[in-house]
Amino acid sequence: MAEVGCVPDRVTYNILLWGLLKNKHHDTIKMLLEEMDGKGCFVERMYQCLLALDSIFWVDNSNIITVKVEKSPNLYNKNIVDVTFTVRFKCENFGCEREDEFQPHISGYGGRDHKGLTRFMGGWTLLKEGTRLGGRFQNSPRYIPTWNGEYESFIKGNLSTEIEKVRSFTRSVVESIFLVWLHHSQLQMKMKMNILIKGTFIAPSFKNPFLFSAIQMISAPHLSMCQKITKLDDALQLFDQMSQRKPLPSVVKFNQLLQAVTKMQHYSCSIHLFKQMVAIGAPVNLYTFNIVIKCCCQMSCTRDGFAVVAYGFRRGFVPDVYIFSTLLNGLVLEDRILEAERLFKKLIKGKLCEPDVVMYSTMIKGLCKVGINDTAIGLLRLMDERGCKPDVMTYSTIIDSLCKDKMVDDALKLFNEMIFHKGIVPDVVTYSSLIRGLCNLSRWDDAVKMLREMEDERISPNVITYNILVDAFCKEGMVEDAEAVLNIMVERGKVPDLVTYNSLIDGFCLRGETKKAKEIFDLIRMRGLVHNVVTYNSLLNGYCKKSKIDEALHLFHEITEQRMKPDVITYNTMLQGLFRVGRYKDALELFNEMKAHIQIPPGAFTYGIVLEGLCNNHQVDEALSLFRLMSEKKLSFDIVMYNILIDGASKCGKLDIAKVLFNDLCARGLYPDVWTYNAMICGFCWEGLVRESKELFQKMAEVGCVPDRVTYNILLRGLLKNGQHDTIKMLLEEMDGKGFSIDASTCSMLIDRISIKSLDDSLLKLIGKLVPKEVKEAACLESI
DNA sequence: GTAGGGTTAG
Repeated sequence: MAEVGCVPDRVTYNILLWGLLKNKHHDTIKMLLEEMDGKGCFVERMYQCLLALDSIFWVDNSNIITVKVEKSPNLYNKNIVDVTFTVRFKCENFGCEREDEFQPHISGYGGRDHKGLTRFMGGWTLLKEGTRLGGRFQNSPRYIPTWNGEYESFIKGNLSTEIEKVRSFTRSVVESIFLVWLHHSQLQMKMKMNILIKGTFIAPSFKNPFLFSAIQMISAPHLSMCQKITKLDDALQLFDQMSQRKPLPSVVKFNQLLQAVTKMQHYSCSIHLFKQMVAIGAPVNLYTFNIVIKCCCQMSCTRDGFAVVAYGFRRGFVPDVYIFSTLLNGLVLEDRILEAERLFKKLIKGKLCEPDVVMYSTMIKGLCKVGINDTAIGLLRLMDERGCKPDVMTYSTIIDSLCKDKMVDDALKLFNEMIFHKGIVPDVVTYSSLIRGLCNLSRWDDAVKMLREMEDERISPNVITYNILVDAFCKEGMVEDAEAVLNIMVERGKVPDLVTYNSLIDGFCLRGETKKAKEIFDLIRMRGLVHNVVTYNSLLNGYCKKSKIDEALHLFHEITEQRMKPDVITYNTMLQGLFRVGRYKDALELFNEMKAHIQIPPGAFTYGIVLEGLCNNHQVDEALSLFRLMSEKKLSFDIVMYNILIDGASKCGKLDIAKVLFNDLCARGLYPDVWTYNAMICGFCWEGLVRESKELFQKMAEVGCVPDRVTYNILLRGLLKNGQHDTIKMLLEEMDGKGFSIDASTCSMLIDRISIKSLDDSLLKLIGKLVPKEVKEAACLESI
């Protein structure tokens, strides 16, 4: 064929492969596969299956055999049914293995037809008692063989004969699946079925090394792009191979590769590959440009995205609605909503593209992001009027935003409108957002109702839904309930991820149970997951809050040992921890280290921590000099920074400093808030200057700064401390009128004064009204 | 055959 100039193609190779497989010409197959590899020919899926099948016979007794028949991506395509089978055997540590390790499990999933109805659902579950057949495959030509009755001898028998049994059993199971598949593909002509058998064979003493490498080859990316590229290295290797091929592969192949890299979030790598493509003259199209523009946007470089558009334009690629949506999304990601709006309007006015549901949804997301839900809803109405039907994503975006703004009832209204007026079916994301919204408002019953409704609608919660529930429980300190959710999710086949465990760590830390939190921390590693900075920060926070500074420092060093970078939150947490235990010098040292290591200089929040830490450690002068340094550096600071200093100064008995700072506010264009007044009043009381504190209390009301619960408590304690009892009754009555409660220390001071008769016991009734239940319990004051 | 939008943690 080749000699006469007729070049063999993919089909030729596959036919030949089939023949060689059938006749077990294994050595020739290897050569053929290599040749196919060189020419970029794909091994057809069916032959991949056969190769996998064949290799089953070569598995050693000490191996794990996994035959996974996976769901192919067109599960919801018309008239196509994909089947998933899983066969897993563990033959490791033969003889001492538990019986359930030998339980094969085979299951099947069906697809849906064009009406969205399930056409086929069925499968087998091989249980240890025997075989159960289900679904429509009951009339299959051959039953799956059963383990039934053989189990005892299996364990007790001679090792080599038992291995043979495992082998023949495995073989017959896989053969059966195969026959069923063939049978059905012949019987139901209209219903196509795809079956993919993936083999993972870990074989230290593989009896047929050739087939092992053959299997590796068929799962290599360059031979089967249909299989997912999961590693960046594979993608890069594939790119090299592709770019050396003559002629160069099609633009589709390059786009698929570029998209795979992008999906792995290696955005800069994708951009680099695109540049390479341009350099070697590889084919590109609008799809390519869109992928690259998306990468720019995801890296918060939408500017570059626009530049790529301009470059494409020069090469004759006119941007379409996809490109514009990507750019719009980029602006939204960078919080440049005004510019996004401008672009959006310009596109419509200039008729540069007809906005579709994605573009409208993207703009809606932007509006939601800046909290203008009303405008977002307005746009939702507008798109509908203009004949562009919103979909579940459009509605979910707004529903989620309303939930985040605690407007869950409005969200529910929109939710009902979506279902009953628009006939749009909510999905797992819609439900997850609503459940989160309800949980955040502690509307547990409604959240449970929503979860039930979701299950009634046969929408199964995903990992994110479960994580929302886990997190909600943890935030309430109800870690046991969170763990119960975790167990349910595992039972339902969902694998808990890092987010799940991080929430649990937070939950335990909130309750001060750092030991338990550490157990979860270690569990993460045992589950094969890798800690991230969030994990470390959560546990660090727990240690710091409990003043376990040595553990915290140890963990802090571990971050860099694990080749991770502590972030702003890590440093903030550590600083608070060090200040808390009085190690302010170490804290300042760490603060300097932070400035050297963090890319973005520390912001107001960090400075606030340092200032407060110094004040709490009676280092007011140090705090003040840092404060001056801050103003020299033109760091913008607000009233919060002043509040920290005024409070710190007055508590350290440096009222004059506090006064100077307080009087300085006006010149800085800042207005004192409740916190400022509270700090000053506290300072005056501390120094016994009751008249001044009363005056300030009057003044704040005059300037429109409403005294809060804290103000009243501070003033009350100040008056009690200084033996001024005349206005106490009045203040208590005012508090009662405003619905403010008194805190534990104020309460005990009041009771104390009553018991020594310096206060009238007629006040007891009023006090009883003002004491919250927890304080009563804590102070053993149930009697009042 | 290949491209764009919505849900979770410190």
